[in-house]
Amino acid sequence: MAQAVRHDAMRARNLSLVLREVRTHGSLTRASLAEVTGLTKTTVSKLVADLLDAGLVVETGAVRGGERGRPGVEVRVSGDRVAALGLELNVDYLAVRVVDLARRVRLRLTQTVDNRLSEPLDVIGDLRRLALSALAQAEGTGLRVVGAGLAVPGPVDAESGEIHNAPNLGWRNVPVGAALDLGVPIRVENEANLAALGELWFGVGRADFLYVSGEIGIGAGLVVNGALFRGARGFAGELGHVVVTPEGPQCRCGARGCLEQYAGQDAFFDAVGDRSPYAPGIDAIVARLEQGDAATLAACDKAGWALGVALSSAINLVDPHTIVLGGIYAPLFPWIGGVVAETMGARLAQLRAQAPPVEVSQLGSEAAALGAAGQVLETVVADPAALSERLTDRRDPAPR
Amino acid sequence: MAQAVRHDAMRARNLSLVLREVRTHGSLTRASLAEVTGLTKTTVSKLVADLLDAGLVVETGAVRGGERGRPGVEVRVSGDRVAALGLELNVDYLAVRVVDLARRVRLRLTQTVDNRLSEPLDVIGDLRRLALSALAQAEGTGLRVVGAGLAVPGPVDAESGEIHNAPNLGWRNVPVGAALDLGVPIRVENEANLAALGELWFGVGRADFLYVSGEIGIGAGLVVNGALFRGARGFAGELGHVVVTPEGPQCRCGARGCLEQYAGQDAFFDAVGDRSPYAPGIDAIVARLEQGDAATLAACDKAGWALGVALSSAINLVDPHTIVLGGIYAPLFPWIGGVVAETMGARLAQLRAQAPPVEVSQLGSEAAALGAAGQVLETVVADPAALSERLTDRRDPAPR
DNA sequence: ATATTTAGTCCACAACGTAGACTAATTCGG
DNA sequence: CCGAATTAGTCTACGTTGTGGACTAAATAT
Repeated sequence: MAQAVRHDAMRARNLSLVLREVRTHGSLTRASLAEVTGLTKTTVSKLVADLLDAGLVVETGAVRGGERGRPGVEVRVSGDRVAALGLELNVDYLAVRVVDLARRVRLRLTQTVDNRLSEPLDVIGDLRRLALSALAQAEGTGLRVVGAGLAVPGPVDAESGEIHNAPNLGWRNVPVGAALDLGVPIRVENEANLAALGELWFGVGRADFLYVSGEIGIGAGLVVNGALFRGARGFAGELGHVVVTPEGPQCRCGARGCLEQYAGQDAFFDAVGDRSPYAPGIDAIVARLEQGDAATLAACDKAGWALGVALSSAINLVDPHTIVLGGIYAPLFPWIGGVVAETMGARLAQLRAQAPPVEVSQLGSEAAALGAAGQVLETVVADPAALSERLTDRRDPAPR
Repeated sequence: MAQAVRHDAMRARNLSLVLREVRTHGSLTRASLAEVTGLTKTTVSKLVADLLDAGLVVETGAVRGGERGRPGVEVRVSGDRVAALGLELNVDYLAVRVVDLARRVRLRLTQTVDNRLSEPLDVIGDLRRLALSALAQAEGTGLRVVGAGLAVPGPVDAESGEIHNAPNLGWRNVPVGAALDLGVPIRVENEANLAALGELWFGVGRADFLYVSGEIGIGAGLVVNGALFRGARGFAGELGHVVVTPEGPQCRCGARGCLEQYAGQDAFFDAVGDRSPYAPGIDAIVARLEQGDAATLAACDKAGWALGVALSSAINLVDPHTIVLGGIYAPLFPWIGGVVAETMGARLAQLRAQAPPVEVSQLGSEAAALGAAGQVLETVVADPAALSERLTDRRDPAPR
């Protein structure tokens, strides 16, 4: 709902605007900030002073060289004060990342473990240990971790931080957010959504794309104009259950002929006659593809065709600018990308000038954890004033 | 792109906030406005004074009765000063509506005509005559028409107001917006999108729903949190080309087995053996259904099943709260709504608590024209200050 | 060395919302 | 029927924030 704008809200917005422009341009002088924001030099100077106080930006010694006139002092986002924790709890691994406000990854902890074999609370305990260790290390280097994001493989109630139903883990109604209890605010979100945001902020993503996360389930994260599209109940992006053939094979969701039955990890591994679907599995598959194994190539064709069909529906409905393939589709991309693009092209080329390009994710399994951390950093950029208060409360009271 | 907030922007936003609250509550006193907006009584009084000056709200004599204390003077949105023009150019009719800021329809002009038989410029000329006549009548009653919206059956380039490709009219690259030349700003938009907005503002629509427009083509308009979802290029909502059966009948879009081949108006009329697809056609179909004609009932089942399949994909992808069926599906609803809901239920019930409810549009063929007018009124509510300037600066046709 | 140019700061000021005193108009209670 | 209580709305002094232009600072061009 729209909110009244008072002086403090005006200031908060302009502060956010300045910080955002600094980030998108890498570094900027106050004078050029005044130009790009439309604010006056005076105002920009005051805002930058506040951001410097809060430690969110720093002056680089560097100046703009070569031209006439007094050189400007550039400021850039500081990576030494504020950071966020990105967590991922997935079927076969746990991942923790610490990312600073300048979007540099400061710490990586990953643990490979089959979480389907353990009780939810034990898995959460493992993740908690990893996260607390990362927190301690980060704060040891002077970083203030302002929040955490957690990616889980399944739909999430964003308000309560509760996992509704994660079929691949076999979890139902697990309050992960509360159980983690890290001492910092935590936001829980679907893995595909966060991987999409990871791709947006740390990978190839432009402002508009559909990220496809091929895991045991197939999820999609839609980014529109730089923001995640969640749908009315937060369940958008269930690409795995888009119809490929309405009377096709039975899916565990109760329907028939869903994409997951053609291009999901299990279906794919079944098709190539391999029943070890985890990390070693995908490498073996790639090896076979590199050797030109006919059955495996055929499985790729089939999965790629189905993915192309489902994506055609998705493109007709939500019109993404680009398709980014992640998860297992990233290593398989050389063998699957072509079929996907061809299938889409055949179905879409006439109605649109051209089908959206199909690209491959650069981040691998790190995408979701990075997106989770990035989402927290985004809240800082969106309202630096809120953080500044928190910072000043903790430390010496800065002049207001 | 985020914009800097100056004093004038702050004021503009608060003005908009007050006007919006007045509209959503019907009528409000200054004191209750202060409560709901969070602004002080002083500020609200000043803002309301400006809105009264601009003629956007009026004081009702009515007061809040019964309770103790001085009674408050209620204000409500004024329908006597500002209005908008809603236009629709469709395959078999032209429609013009004048709607005032209080969302009352002040004038309806409709002309039934097969526009596929005429040159684009002639059709536009017809619409222009209707529109100018409506403009004159509206201004004769003291209304100031601040803009027009135009609904067309096909994807539109929103910037230029150009129809890209309207296959059902046989039009390509027609600059309708410019050609209409009404002397007021005009916004051109896809018919399904505007019908969705019409349903949102004038019909049954809640804040989140997917509107299905069954015409010769099948379009969809997705409303999320009260706003239209357009996709990256503005082509979202092409429900008619969502896959039902990947190797099904050839579609004119170049693909196979699109929804349009099963549930589009032409396909449907073919299935019942009727080749007169226009207004008389649908009434005849309904008559047959009322008589229990088996072939027609079977055609409804088939179309409803296909629609349910395609909507299942749509729901998995975009997670709308509700489905609203419009266009020809509205009169057919008693015979088609059940099949659609059952098909969806069978495919979705397990993954979600329940499939979205399926409702029927109340507006009939008026939806798009009303949405077009409503969209213009929305810009007034979003920035009353801009209009106020225009009103005072009489002579300047200020853009934006 | 001096003129020119650009960066950044300073200061008086304007725009807007706030706080709370004040006035206005009603109901309640005796 | 009249005064107390209560609520609506206005008025005035004030605080916060951005503005505009003068001013100072630091570089390059001639």
